[in-house]
Amino acid sequence: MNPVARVAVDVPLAHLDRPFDYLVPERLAAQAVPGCRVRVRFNGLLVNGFVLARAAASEFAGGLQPLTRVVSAEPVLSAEVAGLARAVADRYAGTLADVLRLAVPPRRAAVEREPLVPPGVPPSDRLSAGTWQRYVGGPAFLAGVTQGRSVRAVWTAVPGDTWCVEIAATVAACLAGGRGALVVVPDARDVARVDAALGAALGPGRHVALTADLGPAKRYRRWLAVRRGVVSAVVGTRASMFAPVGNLGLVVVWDDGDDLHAEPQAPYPHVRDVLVLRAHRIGAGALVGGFARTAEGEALLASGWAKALAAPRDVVRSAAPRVAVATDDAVLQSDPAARAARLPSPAIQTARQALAADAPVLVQVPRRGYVPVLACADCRASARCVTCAGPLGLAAGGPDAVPGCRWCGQQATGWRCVHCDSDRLRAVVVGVRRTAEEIGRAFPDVPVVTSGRDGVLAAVPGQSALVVCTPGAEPVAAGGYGAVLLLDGWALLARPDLRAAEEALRCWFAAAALARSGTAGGRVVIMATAGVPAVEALVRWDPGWAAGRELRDRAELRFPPAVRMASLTGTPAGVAELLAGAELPASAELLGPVAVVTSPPGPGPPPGAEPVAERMLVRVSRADGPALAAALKAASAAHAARGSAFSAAARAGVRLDPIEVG
DNA sequence: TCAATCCGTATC
DNA sequence: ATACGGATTGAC
Repeated sequence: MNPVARVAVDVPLAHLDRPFDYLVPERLAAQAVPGCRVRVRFNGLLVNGFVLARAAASEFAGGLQPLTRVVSAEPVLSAEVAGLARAVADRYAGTLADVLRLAVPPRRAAVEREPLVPPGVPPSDRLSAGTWQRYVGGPAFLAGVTQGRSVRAVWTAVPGDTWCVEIAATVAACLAGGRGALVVVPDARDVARVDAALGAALGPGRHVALTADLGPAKRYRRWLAVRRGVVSAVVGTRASMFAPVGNLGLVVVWDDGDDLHAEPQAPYPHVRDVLVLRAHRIGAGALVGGFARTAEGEALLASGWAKALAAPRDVVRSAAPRVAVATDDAVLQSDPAARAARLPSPAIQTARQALAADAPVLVQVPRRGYVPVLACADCRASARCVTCAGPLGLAAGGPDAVPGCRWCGQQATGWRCVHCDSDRLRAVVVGVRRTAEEIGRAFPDVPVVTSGRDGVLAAVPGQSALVVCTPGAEPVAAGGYGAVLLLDGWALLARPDLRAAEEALRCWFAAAALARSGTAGGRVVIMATAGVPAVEALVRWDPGWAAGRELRDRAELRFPPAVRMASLTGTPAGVAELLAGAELPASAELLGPVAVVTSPPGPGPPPGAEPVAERMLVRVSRADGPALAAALKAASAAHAARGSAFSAAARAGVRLDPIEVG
């Protein structure tokens, strides 16, 4: 038996991010298997660790400490996940220990002791290409997955599509080929949907669903079932990107533009990037899907790594709803209902028609706080434009800007409240509740339901109703929505974020895809400026065109994914120290520093707000990405090694390809 | 002469 | 991080 155990110790220090060798005492020889959890003495302290490997001898010149304890002989860390975790740590300039904390859930001893549940019934294999037939190259992709080839695709789902069914069919194809599959979706509601589709496609007991809200025991039970090979298919939210599926043959990420796919814990890995890396490392198939297409997805196509999986234009056209843009609002004044609902009259008319046909209407409202509208400071009535009754807002430009109409653009100088004659304005946030009330008043006899942050609906019946919701919380409607109204589109587009247009379009496509086809009467009305590329892409239902544009724009601006970027955030001293210690690649370009606010946007800045932190951006060509990460990792290591020498005033953190920049 | 303290260094 | 050792400083 090999007497040496190579151990990854759980210490938070970048310069200790490497394996350490320990002697395996005779009594632990059988238990200290690769992948198991151990306790070891590390510089005198007891710390947790994982056995990465057993070896005949150590390279280490000094004497080895013995393993203190084998926590459990369960080999929780597979070789594949260990290798992936190392690669992810390297990619994000982070430590293996940080990634392992995300990848391996805390142990539940009682769960490990439970008897092994026998695997589910082997496939009855009702394999069919099903709706994949509609995609160019769809059946071929499916065949490739079954045959165990490393087929990779960026998939643009046909509007109205039950995407879960395609995902389930692909997973079934993978399992039929004798390999495992992993599906990662943004939220628990999507997990439930895919879970149901997998149940239908695979039969009982062949897959598990992993979500954060399961509770530790349940979660660990299912996770262990995956690790032990009891099941070979997993659907879950972002933490399951590291799920230890054995003989992995397929990874799937749905709606990769959703921010929920970005892990908020160090080293801040992104589901799409991790799954792409994972598939690449082991030659597994990969499917990156959504109704929209991200610039990152487009980059996977542009590099040739993945192939596009989309339906022919005529299929898309006949499946898509008819999209109209509501901007000009001359008609508004003549329509009291429109006025009451704060909606342009084309939107009201479209909703009326759908409701008259006993179809549900979806109303998408940007999240609370996204829409800076103004109200009377005294009586709180919302402030309206005197000519068109559109909502007044402040243009980006601070509180001193003159309020203007969001619809007709007219400046509201000398505004007075029509109710109480006050001349004082205040900013208010309009959320789903308030919007639902206002719209309800415009349609007195129609039931109104809401779906948002508190209380998300999964589905609504196919009857006349108004469904008001925030992006991402749209219920599916039986038979599809007769109309979808996309409110305040300008607000989504105007956000000072580089990804605003892509994100807005993603939200619109996701909602509009729930409408009936145009031939079946499905209509979409978006309140935004016609001719803006994102709006144009929705009208023409062309996600690929938008993504191509987006990627070209990013290339021009030199932003990810066209380049690789790192943000260094911390105290000015910390950032300077980190930069000074980093041997950056020649292509590196420095941007900044800029002051950053660390507190989240809330009810105003705290009294005496001080300049807390600053941020520098470093960008390099994509080819220099690994070198950039390595340089920053080395600098962090040196920084950490000095540690106490430099004061705590010199702190700084590194993030690669951060989601929010701009 | 001894001890309290401060750096600097190593962590299998 | 945290623990240890060797040098440094201060007080008896």
